[in-house]
Amino acid sequence: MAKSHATDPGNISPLEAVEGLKALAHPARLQIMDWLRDPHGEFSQWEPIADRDEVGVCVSHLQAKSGLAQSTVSSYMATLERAGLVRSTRIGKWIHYRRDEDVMSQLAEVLRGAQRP
Amino acid sequence: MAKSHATDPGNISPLEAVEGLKALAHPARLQIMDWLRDPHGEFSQWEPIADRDEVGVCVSHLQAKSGLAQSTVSSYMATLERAGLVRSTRIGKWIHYRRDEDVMSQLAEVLRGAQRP
DNA sequence: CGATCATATCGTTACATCGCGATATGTAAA
DNA sequence: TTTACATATCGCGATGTAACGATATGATCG
Repeated sequence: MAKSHATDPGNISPLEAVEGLKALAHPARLQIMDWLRDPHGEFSQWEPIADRDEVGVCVSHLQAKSGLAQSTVSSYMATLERAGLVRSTRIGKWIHYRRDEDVMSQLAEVLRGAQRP
Repeated sequence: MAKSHATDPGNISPLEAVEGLKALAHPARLQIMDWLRDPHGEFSQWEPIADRDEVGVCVSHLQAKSGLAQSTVSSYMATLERAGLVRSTRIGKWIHYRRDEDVMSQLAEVLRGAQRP
């Protein structure tokens, strides 16, 4: 009787979990997700475009800190967003990405073991 | 960059975390890890070789339940073991695999965000 | 409008993973 | 020792991912 809507707040489906894990199973993407836990602290050397605790960090700054090509960073963030791990907000020309802590917690629960029977 | 003690008991290194996430980022392997959370309940239709709550489940039974080829299951379990997510015990001719709950918890913590300061 | 800047998408080559059958290894029974 | 069985490893073609430069899109500013 438990129908799973894509936006079900309580639980993530096994397939969604796999997509999330694939997105995280990469050194640079995992590191970016770690940086996004504390955007204010991690990106203090770059002038913020907007409140980072609210909207996250723009691609330019992620690129600067990571040293990767712009297209690479953009593609990584698209991967993370498709997996539902981050959300994006455009502010002027800059697109900012922030963690979706809710989804990350659900993923963590899947690993620890709290799936529906 | 991170100083990595391979045998650090408290925390998993970012690179080890990536290996664990890669191993889990696959539908069949994630499902197997889920089954291994409750081997007694999940494999009740097969006669246990040994106490499943202690040593886990043998490859034959994983193969039977998954429907995959023997070589495929063996390779999956090798992947999970290399990543440190399961431990193996040989009993007679049967090799049993069980979850390493400690490592799984550490992985979950990495996702939620509790890395060493 | 045209120029500029931030980001996304495309096209490419290199490399990794998938899943299997075939075969090797290793253990135990006969 | 021979046989049988459980598991591991090998080799393969198919598919997917990595990372980049080039280029397209889309917003802003003059």
